[in-house]
Amino acid sequence: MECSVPLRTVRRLTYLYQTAYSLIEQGQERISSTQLEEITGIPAATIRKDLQYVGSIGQNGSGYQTRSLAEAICRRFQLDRGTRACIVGLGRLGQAILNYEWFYRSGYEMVAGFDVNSNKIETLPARVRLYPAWQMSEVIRREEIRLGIITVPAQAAPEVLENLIEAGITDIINFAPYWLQCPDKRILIRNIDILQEFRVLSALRSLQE
Amino acid sequence: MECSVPLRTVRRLTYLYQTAYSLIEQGQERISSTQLEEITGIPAATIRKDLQYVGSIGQNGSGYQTRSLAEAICRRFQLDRGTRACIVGLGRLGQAILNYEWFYRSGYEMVAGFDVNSNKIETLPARVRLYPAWQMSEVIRREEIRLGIITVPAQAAPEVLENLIEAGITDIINFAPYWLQCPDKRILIRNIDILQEFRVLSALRSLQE
DNA sequence: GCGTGTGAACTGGTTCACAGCG
DNA sequence: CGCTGTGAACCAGTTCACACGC
Repeated sequence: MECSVPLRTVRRLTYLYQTAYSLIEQGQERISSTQLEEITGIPAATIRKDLQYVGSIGQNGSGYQTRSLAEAICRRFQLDRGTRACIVGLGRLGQAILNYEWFYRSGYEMVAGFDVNSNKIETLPARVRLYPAWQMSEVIRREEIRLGIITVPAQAAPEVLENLIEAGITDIINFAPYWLQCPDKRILIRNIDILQEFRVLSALRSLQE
Repeated sequence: MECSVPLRTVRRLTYLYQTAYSLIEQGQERISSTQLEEITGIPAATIRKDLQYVGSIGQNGSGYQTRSLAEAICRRFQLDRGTRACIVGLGRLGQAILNYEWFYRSGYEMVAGFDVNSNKIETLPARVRLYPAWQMSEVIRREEIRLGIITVPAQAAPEVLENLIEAGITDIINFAPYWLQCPDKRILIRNIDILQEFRVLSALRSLQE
C-alpha cells in the first residue's frame, strides 16, 4: 500500500476516527462534514478531501454514518490490529502510560514494562508484567513486541533505542527530550517532547500581544 | 507585535532554541545551517528562512554563534519570562509534569497543583504547594497564575476549563483526551492527546507496508 | 434542497540559486 | 572560499465551487 497519504491528512483522519468513535458512544448515528467542522475545527472541505483517501463512504444529502466512518478509517489504517507494545522506564510518565485505561484505543496492546530499578519491578502495581531492564531483549523477542515506548531520562535514550532496535522493535515513541533518529527507514520513530509544546504556547502568547 | 509568524516556523524555531541550548552546554560555540540540518532534520534552507523572522544573526562564512542564536530566539518569543503555571489533576501524568526537573526550561514556572482528592494534597511529595480543587480560583488570582495545565479525566475537562478561564487564566495546555476550544480568541489552548500520537504511528506503519 | 465528491484555482510555505559579505 | 540572507520559482496542500445523487 502506497505511502502517499500526506502526514497532515493521517493526523486528521486518526483524529476523525476518534471523534466518530465518541459520537457512536453518545448514540449519534449520522453526521455531516459541516457538523464535524464544528466539533473538530477542521474545515468541512478538508474533511471531505481527506476522506477521499479512505474511499467514498458518505451518503449524498445526509452526511456520514458515524459507525461506517469509524470503521472505514480503522480499516484503511488498520487501527485495530493491536500490535504488541512495551514501555521502557517506569518513572511517573511511564507509569501513567502503562496504566492508562484507554490505551487499547491507541491501536496497540500493552504487554510489558521495563526498568533498571528492580525494586520498582517488584513494588509497582501494574496491569502487565514488569521486568528488569536486562531481560529486555529476551522478553521482546519472546512476546513478539513491535512498539517500544521510551520514557527514560534523556541521556539514557540513545542506548535504549539501540537495544530496542537490536531486539527487533520496529516502532518507537520517544518521550525523552532527546531527538532520536535512525538511519534505517524501516524503523518508525516519533519523538514527543512535552516541554516543546509549552515553549510553542509561550511563543504564541508573545506573538498575540 | 504581529502574529504573522507561521505556526510551523514557531515550532521549528523553539526547537532550534532548545538545540542551540544543548550545543552551548556541550561547549560548541558555532554552527552552520547545514550542521543544524544534520542534528534536527530541518532542511538548511528552511532554517535560514525561519531565522529571518528572528533577524539577521549569522556571520557570513562562519555560521551562527550558538549563544547568540539561542538568545535571539529567546528574545524574539520572550521564552524566558517565566509565566506562572499551575496543574489541575494530580494523577500520574500530573505528578510527572509537576515534578519534572527541567520544567523551568519550558518558559513557564510551576507554582501550584490542584486535585479534588484532598488526601493526595496531603500525602504527595512535591516541589510546589498543593491545594484542594475548591481553592483554585482564589489561589490562581492571588498567585497571578496565567497557565493552566489540565490533567484530569476527559469528562471533567470542560468544567475545569470553565473554572480556569473564569479565574483569569489565559493559557491552557490540555492533556485530557477531549478537544477543548474557547470562542474567546484571547485564550490560547493547546490540546495534547498522547494516544493520538500512538494512532498516528500505527497508521503510518500500515502505510509503510 | 441538502450534502457529498471532486476537478480547478489558489495560497502559503518550502526549496532553489545566487548575490554579497567576512 | 564558505556560508548567510533573500528574491524568485516551485509545489503540496487547502479552499472553492459546482455537478450529481439521495
